[in-house]
Amino acid sequence: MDKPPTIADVAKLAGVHKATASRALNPRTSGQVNAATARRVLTAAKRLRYQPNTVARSLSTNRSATVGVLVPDLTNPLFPLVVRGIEDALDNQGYTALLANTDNDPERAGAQFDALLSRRVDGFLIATARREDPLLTRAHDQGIAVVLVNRSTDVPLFPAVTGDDAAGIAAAVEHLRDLGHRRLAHLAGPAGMSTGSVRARAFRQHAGECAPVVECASYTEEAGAEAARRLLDEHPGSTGIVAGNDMIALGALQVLRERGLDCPQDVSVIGFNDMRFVDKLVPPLTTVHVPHHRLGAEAAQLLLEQLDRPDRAPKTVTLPLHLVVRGSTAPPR
Amino acid sequence: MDKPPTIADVAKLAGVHKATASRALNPRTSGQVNAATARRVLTAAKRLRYQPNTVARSLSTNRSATVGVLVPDLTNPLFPLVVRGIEDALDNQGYTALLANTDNDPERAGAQFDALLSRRVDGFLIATARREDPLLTRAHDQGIAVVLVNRSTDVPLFPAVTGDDAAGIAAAVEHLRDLGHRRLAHLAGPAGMSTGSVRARAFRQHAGECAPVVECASYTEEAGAEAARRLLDEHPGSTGIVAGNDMIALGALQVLRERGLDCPQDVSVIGFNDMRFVDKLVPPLTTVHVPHHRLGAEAAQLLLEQLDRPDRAPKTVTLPLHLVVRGSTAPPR
DNA sequence: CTGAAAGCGCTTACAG
DNA sequence: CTGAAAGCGCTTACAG
Repeated sequence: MDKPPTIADVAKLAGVHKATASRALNPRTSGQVNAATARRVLTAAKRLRYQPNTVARSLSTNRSATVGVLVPDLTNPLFPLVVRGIEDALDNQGYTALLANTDNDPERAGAQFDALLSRRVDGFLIATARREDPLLTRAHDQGIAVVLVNRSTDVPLFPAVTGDDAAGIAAAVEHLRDLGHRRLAHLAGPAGMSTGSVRARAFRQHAGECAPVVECASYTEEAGAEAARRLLDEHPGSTGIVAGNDMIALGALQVLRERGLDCPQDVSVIGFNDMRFVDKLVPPLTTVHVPHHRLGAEAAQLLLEQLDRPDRAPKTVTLPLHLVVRGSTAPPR
Repeated sequence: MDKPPTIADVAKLAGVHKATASRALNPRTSGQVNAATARRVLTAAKRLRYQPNTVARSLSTNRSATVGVLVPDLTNPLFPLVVRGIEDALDNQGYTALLANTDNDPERAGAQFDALLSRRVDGFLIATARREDPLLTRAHDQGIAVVLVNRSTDVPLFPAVTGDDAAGIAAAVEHLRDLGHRRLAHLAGPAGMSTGSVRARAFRQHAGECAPVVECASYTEEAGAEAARRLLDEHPGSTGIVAGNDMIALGALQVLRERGLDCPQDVSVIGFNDMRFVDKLVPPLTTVHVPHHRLGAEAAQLLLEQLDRPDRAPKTVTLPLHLVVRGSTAPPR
């Protein structure tokens, strides 16, 4: 219950000045001190079970070894994987993630951002980017280190790690084509996010400008269902649906059931993300697999490099995606 | 890009000493300063967009407004909800969660615990408790504030917020009984965790000492499947299975399919937790709903109270659970 | 009600 | 190679 030992305690026990103890304890500076002295310090530290006070160190170095992570909602099955990837990459380097949920609310995002800033995070990993995002503009103006995850912005302010959305959609369209589908449609994600617009553009490019695209209000099952209803009302002949993501696909599946349409016999459906449990649905969902853990890990890595030597060129990393064919796609009847 | 303003900047602009500025800025001490002066300070702070440096404050107050959260694995669908509950409750009070995954590895748990301690968290929320847990004993000896979430320990060292596991199992058994089942079995979670042992004990109590109980090595689909195979080999007549949790139930469902047994026609299965998407399985899983978000929120609340006035009586909060009847249970044929 | 001072536990130029 | 000192940005008894 008594206070943890400080570096002064270690120094006293080792019979040196605390500056020396500090140098001996820090791997980066331990070369500056006599090997024998260093050893004495290390032993003393071990004896006392000394744990450096990270808070004091941060104040002194102006580095907190902490990064802020902004996600829309941890409860959305994608993000735990991203966050885990981030944490795993950060852990290695002694960094810690400070998580904040924005719930897709720009105001809340701003408040969380400021709170994190007040905790003196060294940088941010942001998974909530919109194509035009005032928060990001502000961060850029203030010279704050940021790496974008999963979504990017129209003008590339920051480095970003995303999946190759266009290639993913291309693979989806090609798969349906190969099965013999000719009447394809896209249930697009919100156009305000890069994932929504990039995927929609890729769909148009590969399926042709005439293929119907209906935009969903959000990446949710409900919005997906609503859009699917509109689609089926206006284009009842559609036999192959490429959904903007898995949640939207779930909504589509639900609407097909509502209308007595069988998937995949009457209509094939492809999702995007390959989130957990979509392989256990009936039918198991054909979808584009996104390596979310790796997305997070690479982004964290990039941010760490960025912090080491700031580099103004916002390089972008695009991770390859692949289609996972399961039961929700089949030849049209 | 220039440094953020400090309290000294605010004080100078307001024409007061920084001690006064500090008092004016802190709601708890602002009563000590003249209202007019206080207003001047607030305006100055606003003009400069002053954000207090939390790190400096922490060093000075010896409080970091930060709590460590230990979960087995964020990627397990239960925990995002728990964590979200924690964060929502913490946010209100200006606290931040520092998350760490232990992957059920005691060594890793210890390392994460120390790392968090080195960041001077004010306390811990721990969802990784084992019934006898050396880490918790150590934390208790060191007088560290801890609240347990979801799982508790055999000897009550700390306050804990858990679901009413026994009542949940009772409801499950009763439901099967009401449907007419007489040959019940339990696929128990690991006995080393309170959830595993409490649920198993409750099952025995309600289903009778002769009802078979097979323990799973872990709360995973694979372990559940393995246990289900053993159960069906030794007790082929079982018609009602109560699983230790939903993942185990998934494993059981898989084994039933393997053996050409229909659920619920041949065998009824009940899960535990009501994790996301189990309502979309075929058949939709009947399961005991656990309010994970609330579990996290209540635990955070309890920890915050604990930090305010340490109270050595480890009070325990038990949240009511209810059975959600879906498609995986039916009368025996 | 306000100021001056000390202190929280580190790190890091600066001397020697 | 090591020590003495200053400083990071706050807070909080202590005087007045």
